[in-house]
Amino acid sequence: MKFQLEQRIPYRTVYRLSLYARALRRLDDRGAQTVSSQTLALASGVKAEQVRKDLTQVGHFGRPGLGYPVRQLYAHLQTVLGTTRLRPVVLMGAGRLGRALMAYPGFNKEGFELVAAFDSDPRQITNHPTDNGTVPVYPLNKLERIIKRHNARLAIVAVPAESAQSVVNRLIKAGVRGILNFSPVLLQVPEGITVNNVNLALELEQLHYFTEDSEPGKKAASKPQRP
Amino acid sequence: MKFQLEQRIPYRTVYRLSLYARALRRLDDRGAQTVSSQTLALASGVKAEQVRKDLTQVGHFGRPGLGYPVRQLYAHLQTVLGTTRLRPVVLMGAGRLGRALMAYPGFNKEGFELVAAFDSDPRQITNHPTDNGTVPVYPLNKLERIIKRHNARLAIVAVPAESAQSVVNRLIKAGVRGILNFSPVLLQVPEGITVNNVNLALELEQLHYFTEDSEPGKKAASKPQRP
DNA sequence: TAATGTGAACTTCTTCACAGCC
DNA sequence: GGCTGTGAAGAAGTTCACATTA
Repeated sequence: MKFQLEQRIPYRTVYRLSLYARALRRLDDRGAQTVSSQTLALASGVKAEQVRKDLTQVGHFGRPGLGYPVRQLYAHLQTVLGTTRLRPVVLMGAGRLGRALMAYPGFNKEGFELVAAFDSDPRQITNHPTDNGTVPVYPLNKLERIIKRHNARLAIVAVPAESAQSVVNRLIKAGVRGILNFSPVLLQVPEGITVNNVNLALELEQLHYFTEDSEPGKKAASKPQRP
Repeated sequence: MKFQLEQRIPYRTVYRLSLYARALRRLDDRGAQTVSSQTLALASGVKAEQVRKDLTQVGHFGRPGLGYPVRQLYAHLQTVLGTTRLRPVVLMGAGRLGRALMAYPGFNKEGFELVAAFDSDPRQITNHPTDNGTVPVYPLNKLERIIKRHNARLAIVAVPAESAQSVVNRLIKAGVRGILNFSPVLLQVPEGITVNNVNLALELEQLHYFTEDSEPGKKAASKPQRP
């Protein structure tokens, strides 16, 4: 028998596991008992072999000839991904992007809760009602206290480029370990802090390149990076 | 002498070239004449070797002992990336996310112009003033006409999950080739159409996984996917 | 001396192909 | 027959190390 207890899961696999979890939830809603790697692959935009490889990383749930047990696998993925309870997130910046993010229903659906937003502009300091309750907006001086109170480890940074680095420094001091960054700047962070950048302009630029059809055969579209 | 005319540039290299272009623009603003791969690497969050490898993909501009000519390289990257003129983009969905995107100054700065937005809800049909002018919002039935008028090849999809696929079908019929998709659904598109997905909840989920510090040594943070 | 360009080594990720189980 | 798990092969991407040139 082979143990692969607590193996570190590869970076891109984690992302795909979330995709599978989403698909499994839909399947469970529809009452499916089992699912094949083939079906899961189709629903997630990857190959069946990839699904099987990924799923063996988290345990051996599949049964040849049958497939994977939908509910059981879903529950297990939730454990692995740490999605079992609501995870608190703070939002930096309550400008237009920030407010759009507060209204985004996807966070709650995937198990995240925007517990607080912060803005340096006093005009933005008001509670902000959303579909899922209300996100209170605070002035920056409350930052440390509230991060501690909620024990938030994740933050979304949606502030102007100029203030991004200083905001991030404060977040890290206050205990934040992961940052989803929308500012078009390269953040300097110490070892052990994870940053995911979302740069919309660069996404478009890349799209544009692979979309140009000037010279035939020159730039065939590649696979999208994130399925 | 070695020609590598019109070689297809790898997927992730394109993304980094945009990063370099951004850094070069700043350097040029500050009056720098030349720049080393080392400096460019530091400004972009990658290794110097990577910068050199990437830059040889687009031509041999570097001079040993000196570095790369800032302005010339910038101009060349613009040509390669097709950033020389303003590229029209249409936006599907004028809800909260859509409106936040209209207000995002980064698009214009990187050479994109949101020429029109569309929404099925009549209440959203009004012109939308932004920092860079006004984005007109139209009802869906104007879609084809306006895409043709502007010859738009790129679209941003910020509509609810239910309508995403049908909107995309229409876009493709109207001539759109590249789609930046914010809806949490797997879009089915024919060969030759490029889709980049931005799924904020999955980004957070991945962050969360690599941020958890329960079992020591278990999940060391990997490098961020997109520098 | 400073810095590029690049083959080779290495790592990471994906696909193939098939043995084995239901 | 249908489907999983996996070793091996392959592809893509990154880093090393050094010859070479300004």
